[in-house]
Amino acid sequence: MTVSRHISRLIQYRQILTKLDELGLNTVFSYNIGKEAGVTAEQVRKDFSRFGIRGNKKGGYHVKELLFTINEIFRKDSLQRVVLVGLGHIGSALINYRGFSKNMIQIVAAFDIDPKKYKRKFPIRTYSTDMLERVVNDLGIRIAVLAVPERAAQEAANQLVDAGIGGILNFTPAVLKVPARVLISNIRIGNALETLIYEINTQEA
Amino acid sequence: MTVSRHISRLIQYRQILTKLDELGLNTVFSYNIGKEAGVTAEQVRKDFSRFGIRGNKKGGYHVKELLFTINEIFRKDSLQRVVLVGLGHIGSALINYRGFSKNMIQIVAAFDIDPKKYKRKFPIRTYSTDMLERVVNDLGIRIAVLAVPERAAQEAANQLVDAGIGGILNFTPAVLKVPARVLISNIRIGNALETLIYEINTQEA
DNA sequence: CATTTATTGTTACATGGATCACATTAAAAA
DNA sequence: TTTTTAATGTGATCCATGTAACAATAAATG
Repeated sequence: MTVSRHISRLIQYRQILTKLDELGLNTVFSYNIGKEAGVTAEQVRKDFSRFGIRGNKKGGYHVKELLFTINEIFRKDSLQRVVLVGLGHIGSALINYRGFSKNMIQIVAAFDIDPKKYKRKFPIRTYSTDMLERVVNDLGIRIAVLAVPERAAQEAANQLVDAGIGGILNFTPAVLKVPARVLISNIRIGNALETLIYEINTQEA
Repeated sequence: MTVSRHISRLIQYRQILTKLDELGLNTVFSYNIGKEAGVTAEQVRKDFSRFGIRGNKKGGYHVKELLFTINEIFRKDSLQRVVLVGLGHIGSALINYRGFSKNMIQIVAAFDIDPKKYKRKFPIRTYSTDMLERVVNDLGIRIAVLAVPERAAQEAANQLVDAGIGGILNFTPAVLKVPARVLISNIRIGNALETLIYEINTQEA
């Protein structure tokens, strides 16, 4: 279940290309993109090559063409709808996260077990977690963002699995046990900060 | 600047061991830890081996001893103090993030350029970003969490670098340009979700 | 038109991390 | 005491990813 780095980079290239396009650039070289993305030019070309993207000898790549192709790879035509489970601090913050809406990703419903939370005013529909399976099914949602307290994580994941979810973006420190068909992507904030602290301390020691 | 996976795993093992300790377990086998962490038993043993941690043939590892050793590796005696830059949705959420306090990490000051934000009531001291260099220096802080809007990210990073910071946990999509001595750890929420969506879509296609 | 140049595209190579296989050994059993 | 067993510890192997080298070639230059 190892995460494919080149996909993540391609998404980053798209983001960079969008900016270049807005700036009015017509063409771009692999080393321009590499510089922006913090990778080598060879890496950029190799990533493109893997997806059959071809440039022009001596002329680089057409920004608009490139964007079009990458967007096709990611099917950027259609809005991707996701649900959010957990309306604590992180969950509430994610509702307003710009990075989602900018990329055709929309949180269409959110859930919490606590009425005080899901009855608060939010810009999207919120429900009791009891409704999870029902709503996810009705809306045909395939992706969930999980931001509940650690102790509630596995139970919530189970409910999502039962509702037929395809993947979970997991903000909890829990290691979720799910069937192999369900993909998990972990964002371990605490772990990332601790790793960073360790590396700084040992580098300076 | 590649992130060391084994450090991140060791931190996870510590978290697991803490729980086992609280449950009153005295000894544990590599495959118990592996199961909890979602890795193989061999991986666990190799990670331990790399740090000189030895177990007992047929008896596994002593939980308390193991915890003590790992905590020593991470110098868990001392509180790690960090600053936060950016009091938007994500930043405000991080102030209350349990995963930090549980692990002896404390956000001791936060900054925002907008008076409406840094004058709001928070459980920690908040300042105008103008004060960043001054406060970071006075408090001797080595680590920053960056959660400003993307367009403000590089400028904030520059200020942190000037203030002598050692590492930045970057929640923005920006690719920060910093001197080699400064470590960056990126948490790309949007990218992670898009990668996940792509993988789900192609898996099902 | 011939030559040079700048850039792409790809093959070959290196590196690191994970998996596998198994030697080692302490405890348990006989 | 000897044998068996259940675990650790690690050398060998595999695999993925990144780096480097370079061949191909279109454009620019003379």
